[in-house]
Amino acid sequence: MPLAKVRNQYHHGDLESALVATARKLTKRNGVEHLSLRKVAQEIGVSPSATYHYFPDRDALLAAVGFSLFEELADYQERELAKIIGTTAKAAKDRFRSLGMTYFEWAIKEPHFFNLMFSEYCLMGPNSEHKREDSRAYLNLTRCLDELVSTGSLDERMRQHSELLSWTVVHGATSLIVSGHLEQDRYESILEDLEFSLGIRK
Amino acid sequence: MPLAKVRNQYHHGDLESALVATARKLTKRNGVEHLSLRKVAQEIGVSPSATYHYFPDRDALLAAVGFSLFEELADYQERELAKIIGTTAKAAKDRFRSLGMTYFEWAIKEPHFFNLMFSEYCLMGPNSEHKREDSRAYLNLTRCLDELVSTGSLDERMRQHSELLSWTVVHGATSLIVSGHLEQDRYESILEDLEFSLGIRK
DNA sequence: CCTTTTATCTGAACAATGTATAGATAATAG
DNA sequence: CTATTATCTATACATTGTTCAGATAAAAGG
Repeated sequence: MPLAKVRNQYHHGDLESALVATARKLTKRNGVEHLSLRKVAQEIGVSPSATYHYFPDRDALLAAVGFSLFEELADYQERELAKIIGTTAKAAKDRFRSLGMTYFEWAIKEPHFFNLMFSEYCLMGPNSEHKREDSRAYLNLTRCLDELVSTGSLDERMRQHSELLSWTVVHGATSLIVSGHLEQDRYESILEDLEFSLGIRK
Repeated sequence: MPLAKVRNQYHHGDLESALVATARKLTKRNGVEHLSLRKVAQEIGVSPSATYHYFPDRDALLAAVGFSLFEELADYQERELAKIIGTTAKAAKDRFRSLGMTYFEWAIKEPHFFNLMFSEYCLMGPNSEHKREDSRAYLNLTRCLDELVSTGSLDERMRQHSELLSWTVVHGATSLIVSGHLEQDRYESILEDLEFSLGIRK
C-alpha cells in the first residue's frame, strides 16, 4: 500500500498534489501570468518534464489550481456562515450579509486567486463539471434567500429576482474593486443598496 | 510636417499606433496570454527591439491596448444610445436597457477584449488617470438614471442606490457569462430583475 | 528469491519568448 | 554640407513550454 512517503530521490510519492500545491503558492505570490512550470518543478525538486505525467500542459495545471480555489472559497464561506447561529430574521439577514462579505474579503485577500478563477484558464464550457447549479456557493445563496423569505424579511414576489441579482452584484462589485475600477470602501454600501432594493429592511 | 507616410523600409512613420493596432488585432484573435511581442513586430515588418522605443515592455503595450478598449466600448454605447431619441419615459427606459445590453453584447462579441480590460494588465491604481468618475460610460449611466427620475420612472429615494447597483449587476453578469459561469440567455432577464428591484415598472 | 513489466522521473534538446546592448540608418537642425 | 538626434536593426542571452529517448525504481509474476 503506497504510503505518502517523503521525497525519495527519484520517486516523489505524490507529485500531482505537490504540483497543484506549489503552483498555488507561486500563483498566490506572483499572479497567473508569471507562473512558470519550470519554477514549480524546481521548487519541488523535480525535473520539468515530470510534470507532464500529470498535466498535459501548463494551462491544465493552472486550471486544476483554479478549480480547487472554488472549493476553498466555498469552504471559507461555510466556515463563516456557521458562526451565525439561530433561525431568527436577524440571523438570516446576517447570513445574507456574510455571504456577500466573505466572497469579497476572500477575493481582496488574494486577488491573484480571484483573477485566476475568472480568467481564461478556468473557462467553464457547457459540458464542464463545475457549474453554477452544483456549486456549493450558489446552493448556500439559495438556502439563505429561502431563510429570508420564511422569516418574513424577503417578499415572495422578490424571491425569484433576488437570486441572480445578488450573485451578480456581489461578483460584479468584487471584480470591479479587484481590478481597481472601484474603491474598496464602497463595497459594504453596495451590499446595503442591494438589500434595500430587494426590500430587505433592517 | 511629418505626414503619416506608408512603410519606408527603415522608418515606419507611426510605429506606436501600428503597435497598438496590431496588438489589438492579435489579442482579439488569440487572447491576452498568447500575445507575443515578436509576432506583433513581425506582422508590422519591424524588428522586435523597435517596440521598446514606444513601450517599456510587453505589459505596457497590453495596457495601452486595454485602456483604448474602454474608449471603444464607450463609443459603441454612445452610438447605440444615440439611436433612441425622445424625452419620454419610455425613451429613458429604453436607454437604460440599451446601456446594459450594449455592455454585454460588446463583451460577448469580443471576450478576449473584455478579459484584457479587467485583467491584471489594466489594473487601475489609485493614481490612475482612467478612473470611474471620469469615464464616459459611467457618466452615461448617471445621466440615464437622472432621466429616469425626471420622467417619473425611478423613485428619487432609489436614485442613489441605483448607480452602483446597476453598474455592478451589468458588469457582474457579463463577467460571469464571459467566464462561462452563467448561461448567456440569462442576461436579459437579469436586467429585468434589476429594473424590477429598482422599481422601474413597465 | 529472481525476472519481467509497468509507472515514474531524468537529461538533453528545440523553438519561441521577453529583453538588453551596441551599432546602423535616416530624418532633422545648424 | 555637416552634426545631431530619432528611429530602427542585429545580435545575444536567459528563460520559457514542450518533446522524446532513456534511466530508475516499484509492482507483479514466477
